[in-house]
Amino acid sequence: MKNTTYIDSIAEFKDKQATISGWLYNMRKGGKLRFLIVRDGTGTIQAVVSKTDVNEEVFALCDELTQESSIRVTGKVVADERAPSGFEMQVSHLELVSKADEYPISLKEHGTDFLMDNRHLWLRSSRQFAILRVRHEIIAACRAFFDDRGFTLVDAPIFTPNACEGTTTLFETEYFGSKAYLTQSGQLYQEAGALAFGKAYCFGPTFRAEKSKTRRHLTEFWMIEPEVAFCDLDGDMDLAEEFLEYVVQRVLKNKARELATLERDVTKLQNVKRPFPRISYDEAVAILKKENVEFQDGNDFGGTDETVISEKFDRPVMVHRYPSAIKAFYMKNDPTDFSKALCVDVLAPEGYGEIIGGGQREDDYDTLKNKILHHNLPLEAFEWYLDLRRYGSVPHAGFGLGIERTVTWLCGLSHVRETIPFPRMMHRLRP
RNA sequence: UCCGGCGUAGCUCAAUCGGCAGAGCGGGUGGCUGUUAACCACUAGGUCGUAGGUUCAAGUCCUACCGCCGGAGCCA
Repeated sequence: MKNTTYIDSIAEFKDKQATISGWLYNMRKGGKLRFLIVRDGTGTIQAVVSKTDVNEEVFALCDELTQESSIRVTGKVVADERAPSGFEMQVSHLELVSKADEYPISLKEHGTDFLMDNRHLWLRSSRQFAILRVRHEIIAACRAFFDDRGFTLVDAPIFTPNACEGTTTLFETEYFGSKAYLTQSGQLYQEAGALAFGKAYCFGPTFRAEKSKTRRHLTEFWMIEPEVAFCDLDGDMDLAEEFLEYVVQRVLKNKARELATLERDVTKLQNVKRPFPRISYDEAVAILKKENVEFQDGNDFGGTDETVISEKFDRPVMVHRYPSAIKAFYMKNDPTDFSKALCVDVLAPEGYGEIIGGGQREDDYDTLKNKILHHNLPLEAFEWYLDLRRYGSVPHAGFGLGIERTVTWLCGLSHVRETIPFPRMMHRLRP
């Protein structure tokens, strides 16, 4: 609309008139003063209405306003040290656009379940606002990183005819009379992308029907998955650490205000610079043994195992060469130790766990075909995938980064559910 | 699926050994010229998750069920 100023650029209007279009976040009353806290989607500002400065209708209108009513306020922008943003508005005119019904979310404490029932409104609160702005920055940084390095976006399908890895539980849906599944990874399709475009990535939602009820799980989450032709495990790890350093440092630079709102200790994030420590699975197991953690050699790491390992380092740690028995069929075996896979997991610091999983893919036709058969997967469903080894196979590698876990880590949150606008969990389909 | 925890006002919670169902916030009314989750006074607001049972008496004890939470497993 015409003549609207956004709060994040209010400094340009110091000692001048401006009009802000937004919503009433909160109001405090004095006898002849009204303090309107107005938010407009770019920030919040205090608008002061003094009975001596405005006509009676405007002052009376203040007392009509309810929390989250939409309004337009006009007045002089003045610097004030008491204001969090450094500026406040001395109101000369106030217009009510739409009066809000009694708003369910007060500024006091609420329970998570109640807030999630009102997620469509909760998004307006300052914490959620800050988290989703960090999410936006992370996604923008991910795309910019790959775009700037010659990667081509080759998005993978969401409907798939079969389970990618044949392990996790998938959501099943009806597809014109036959079964289809919602994808759990764009990984296999991305390999086709890499062999066509050299460097490719996809970014989209993925789905897991596991009945997980933990702070780290969603049934629908977003993943960015690069894949590179003529790349081995070492090159994959080089890419992953350069990528993470870029994303974290960019968020620190561009979203400092949001991180401050979240009271994030950014000193922990400033350490996220190359090189990251690289340890083998066997070395990671040795750490657990030294810390007297009960652990069965050959198993995958649990949540607490990952925390113990990551706490040994001040930045993300890359754990490579897990036993191939506990990894997906498409992982290439280590030629120097056939029991290990050429894979890597990146564990975030501070106990935030696995945020990246990836590795070098099996590029030999016969070996891959045997692995598919050994995993009891339907060969005919993977004929196209085997074609990638039949027609000009090359060493290639890639990884997947979970967006929500990354947001959780960078924001310092205790649960992934606040890192996506409308989370989908086992007991959460609405709103 | 297994293990553990929780269901009381619109919201967040309290209620001692089984003995009159309460507070703060939010709503309403009024007051206050610098408030920062403002404050002060007054006020309305209840199927104590559901169904049984024990008891003179149940929010409280017992049984079943429902709902939710997060830990394991699985993973990003």
